[in-house]
Amino acid sequence: MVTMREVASLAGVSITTVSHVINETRSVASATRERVLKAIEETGYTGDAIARSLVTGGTKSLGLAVSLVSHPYFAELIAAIEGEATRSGYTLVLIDTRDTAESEQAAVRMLRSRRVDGVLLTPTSGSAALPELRRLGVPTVLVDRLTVAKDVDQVGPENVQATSTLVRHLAELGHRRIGLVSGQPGLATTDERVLGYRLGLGRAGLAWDEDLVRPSLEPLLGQVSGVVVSDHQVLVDVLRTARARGVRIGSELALVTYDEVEWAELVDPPLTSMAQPVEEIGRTAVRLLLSRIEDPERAPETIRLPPVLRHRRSCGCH
Amino acid sequence: MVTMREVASLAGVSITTVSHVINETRSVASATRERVLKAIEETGYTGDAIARSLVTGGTKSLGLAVSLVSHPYFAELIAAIEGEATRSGYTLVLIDTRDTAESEQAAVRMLRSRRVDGVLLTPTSGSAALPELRRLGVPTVLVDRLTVAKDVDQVGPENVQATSTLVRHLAELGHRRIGLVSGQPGLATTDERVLGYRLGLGRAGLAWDEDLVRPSLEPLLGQVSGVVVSDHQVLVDVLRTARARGVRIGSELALVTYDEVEWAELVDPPLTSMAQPVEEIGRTAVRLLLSRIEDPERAPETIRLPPVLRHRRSCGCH
DNA sequence: AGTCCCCACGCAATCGCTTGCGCCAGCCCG
DNA sequence: CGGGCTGGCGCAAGCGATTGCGTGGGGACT
Repeated sequence: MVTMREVASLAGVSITTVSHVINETRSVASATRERVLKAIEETGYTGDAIARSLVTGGTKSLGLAVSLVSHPYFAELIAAIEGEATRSGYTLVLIDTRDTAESEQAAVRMLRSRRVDGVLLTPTSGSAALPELRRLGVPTVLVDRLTVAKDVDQVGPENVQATSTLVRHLAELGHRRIGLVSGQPGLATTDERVLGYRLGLGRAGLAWDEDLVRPSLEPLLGQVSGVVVSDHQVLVDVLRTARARGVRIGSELALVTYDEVEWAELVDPPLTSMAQPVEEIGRTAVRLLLSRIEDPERAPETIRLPPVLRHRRSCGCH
Repeated sequence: MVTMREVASLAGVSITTVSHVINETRSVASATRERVLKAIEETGYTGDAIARSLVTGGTKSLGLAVSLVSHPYFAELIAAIEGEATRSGYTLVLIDTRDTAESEQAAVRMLRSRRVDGVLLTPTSGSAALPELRRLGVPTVLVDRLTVAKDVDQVGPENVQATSTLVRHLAELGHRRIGLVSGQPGLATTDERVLGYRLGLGRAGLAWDEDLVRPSLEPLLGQVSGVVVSDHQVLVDVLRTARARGVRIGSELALVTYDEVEWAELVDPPLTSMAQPVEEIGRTAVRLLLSRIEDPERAPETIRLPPVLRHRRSCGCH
């Protein structure tokens, strides 16, 4: 490792000057500056983030604590987050929460000991890590899965109106019995979508029937003429079930779903879906976190980004 | 931040002793140890990885420099890598190479200044980062995309035999004109698959025709009765084209493809595919890297893990 | 010619930890 | 009863940067 000291002696100045040249933190005679820059060039000096962090307190790194377990669109989300972070000069420290409270706890402790400047968190249900982060005053923003709390920064998809829109679309096509295949219980996202489902039913003048909200398609078959699918994971399951039971999507069973998958147009019929603004969620989350790091006193914000409907044919339209 | 000094004074010992208790690096009277542990407990001390790294030189972190651009199975790969790294007490620093030489260069410099103990790299074509890493003596292992170099650790899928197997499967079904829709040019993976394709043709007693290797399905239509698809990305494109052209996969055009996608059974017909051992590749890569970190002099290894054939119906079988 | 300023730069403390040395006290042994 | 050993701990020197304070030298102004 080439240190600052070596650069300094090569340039014939003190490390103080080298430091100031690098950080542009005080004026240096241009002749001197040139010498220093040349020395840096020659030695291939890259600086030592570790040493710098020790004295500055900051690390220019963000912790990304998410649940990696095959969350399909997380790849895209992570890419968006990485892009925005890098653009702002921050590095990402990635850690899997495994969707369990203990792992999450361990993950957060890890990040803390690594002194990340802020944390992007996809909270597990019943997360103990969040309070801890708040107590320690670590800048945090919640991504994707939101909580009802108003005192924390968070960004995720708008769920209520969007789900309502899906339901109403089916209702407008004449469906009277509309089911909801819901996602993982206990998540705020799931609850919100159920809420949106009720709202949509109400707006369409349809009655709510709790038997029509199920975690899988099976019990809904024969009971409904249309279904709203709450997320990618259940979607795969639903399509599999439909195929196994010989139910024809589109004609026999109208289907609208959350999550835009890349194969939406490759199945028959193509899927009408609510595409979440994944990329934007990622970017926004990072921006929100950086602004929080900059001003820890800023009032917390909750940002909900609206999904967009990709209208295809599984809903029965042509 | 609660420092070691605070823990020490609370326990009534020197920081030296606290350090030794934490790292178990010399014996401490059990009564004393208890007091220290209690103090740690009470203060919620987590240690400061930054400070520790500054003196030890190591960071217990690995750099993961990959191309994030919607590489579908990278989510899975990253998850596997993260899991293995965490299990071994290492943290991941994630950075996108964006598949360009400059980004890759910047990424590697970044990782270096962050003093990661090792780097997992998916090299861009024409990567300048690799030589630099070698020159600096940074432990590195190449993942997924391999090079012909023998002097570097690398782990990825076996391509030649696997592709040959795909070709021969089609040949055994009676196809005489078999095309290859190849992936991104310039990648070793692509070359190897082309090679495997030739090998397969040869073994099946078929002639090689360079016109039958194309980056898209379009020019192959009408020319072949069966195709091998080289990766996930082109697969989507191929299926789209087939659909647009009204070509029936399975009956009119036999298709076998690389990459097992989660929707393989949801399209019609279900896809016969070569499933890459993604998880195993990830785990193996981390292990290899850790062993290299431990023993920098060990002879470099190239590990190729065999994909497994998932036989479904797009190949025309039933 | 003397005073004052300001520009360029260096000294040295500091961040929180690890670790080579060394000190002290108690015990065993001759 | 003295010397040597050993177990239990503390001192203090770094690790490689940042940064408040100080110093010297060269105009500009009175």
